Amino acid sequence: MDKSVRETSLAGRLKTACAQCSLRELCLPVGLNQDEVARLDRLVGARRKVLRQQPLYRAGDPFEALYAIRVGFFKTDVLNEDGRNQVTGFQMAGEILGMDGISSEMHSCNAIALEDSEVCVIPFDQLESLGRDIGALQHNLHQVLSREIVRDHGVMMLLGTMRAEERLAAFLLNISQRFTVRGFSHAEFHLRMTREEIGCYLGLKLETVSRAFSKFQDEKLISVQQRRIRILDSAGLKKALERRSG
Amino acid sequence: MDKSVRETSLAGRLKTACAQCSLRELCLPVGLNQDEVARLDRLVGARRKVLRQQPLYRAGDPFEALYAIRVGFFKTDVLNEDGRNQVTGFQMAGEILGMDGISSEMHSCNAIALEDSEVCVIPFDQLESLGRDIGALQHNLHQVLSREIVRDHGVMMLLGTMRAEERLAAFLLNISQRFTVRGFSHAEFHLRMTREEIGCYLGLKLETVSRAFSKFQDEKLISVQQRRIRILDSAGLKKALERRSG
DNA sequence: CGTATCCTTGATTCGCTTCAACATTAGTGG
DNA sequence: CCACTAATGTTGAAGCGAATCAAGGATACG
Repeated sequence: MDKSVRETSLAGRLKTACAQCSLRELCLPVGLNQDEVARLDRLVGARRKVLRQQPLYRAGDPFEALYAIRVGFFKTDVLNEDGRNQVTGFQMAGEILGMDGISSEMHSCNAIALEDSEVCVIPFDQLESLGRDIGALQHNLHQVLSREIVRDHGVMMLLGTMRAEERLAAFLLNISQRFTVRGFSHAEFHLRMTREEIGCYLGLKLETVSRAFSKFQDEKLISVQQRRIRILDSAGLKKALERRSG
Repeated sequence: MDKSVRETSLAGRLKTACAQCSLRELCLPVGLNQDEVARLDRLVGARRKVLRQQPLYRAGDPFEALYAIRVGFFKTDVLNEDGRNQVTGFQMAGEILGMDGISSEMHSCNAIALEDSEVCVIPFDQLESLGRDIGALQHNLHQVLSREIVRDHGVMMLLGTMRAEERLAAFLLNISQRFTVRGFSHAEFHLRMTREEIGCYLGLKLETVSRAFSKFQDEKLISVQQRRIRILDSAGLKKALERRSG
């Protein structure tokens, strides 16, 4: 009992407890009461720092935990036998990494930090165990997993049906929207990834991505200075998303 | 107590109980003991028949249950505002449908039967509840959700990096493999979907799909008679999957 | 037997990739 | 601090693969 008190105060000292975390409402604790958050907190044993360009985990690593991003920016990608590479997503603070590993006890993709980052390590067997006690936590986990499935469907739509410029517009609006939710400017941000990584996500070559950026700039939809992006005409970008031909 | 006996015998009469189901090992009951399977069985209230071309659910429908396919064949697709359509998957017996609905209490895609089908209806709140009692069931659910995420990554790889013929080869090998697991011939099967639906899944136009079929037939990799497919050279098909250029 | 749906094949067009050259920025060591 | 180098980004020209447009053939169904 006083062990729990000690741990809570330790967490408080590090300012890393879920209860104090600004990302609480985006993350697993959403909707839990104070006591439940405290129990989740005790479970989140360690925070882990991951330096830029370093992997949080790699395909083939044994699956042990989910990771909640506290600060930073990641990409996930899959590599197949013949060297093909596909970026499956870019993840920012408050989002959960590692769900690919649950099905086979082994990670099937790589998670690479695109800037110096920090994650909360959530041992999965303990999370399942606590989920059996706390229905709301269990349901949150299910929602996080399902949300990822729905997001993936959106990426399939993008890759399967959209033109290059439509893909980039969708990408920019998505990034912008997610920054907004996190309290950052929706109009100005800097991309953490290279043109090649964007292309690899959007199913395009880096030259095509670069051309699309230039086109949008010519059309005064955005201004681009390397990775510094300013959205000048968000309605125009949304229009660029719409299918041109009938 | 005798209520459970009565229900078990009822289930036995209908030959639809999980315990008797040939798909047990592919489905949610995998790894559960007899008693646990019986409890899951009691939860699976109704079986539901879905006629060819009819929806099991539609985007926007309230989410209430997951569905385990007993017999039949489905496609799932998403439709966006400007009329674009993307088939996100084809599902066969033993696979689970409906996971897209968990995140928002509402389905985000359509599930359409491609032949007369039957599903087990698994009310989701009850499944969560039983999962809190039966750790193995809870874990199975998590694995099913994660497997879907990993599958989606494979589709992204396909859509993002592969050429038309590579996509079709991957598709055929995937279908073949899943039929094999279910005890059907890996070499001969008939497709339940049109060329257009295949194209819509693979991010190609139906003419391109048709041409790729013809090409494979010319190369003696497969024989095609409408939807009747015979794989003549599975190793050759796997080769067609490999990137041609360096 | 007639009609609608689905499929195949050919010719042409278009969008993205490929190849290439160069510009810019970031990082490193003298 | 600057020179040097590697990494990243931009832009142009040519080539190629899939889409589009079009016509005809096969199959299923009432």
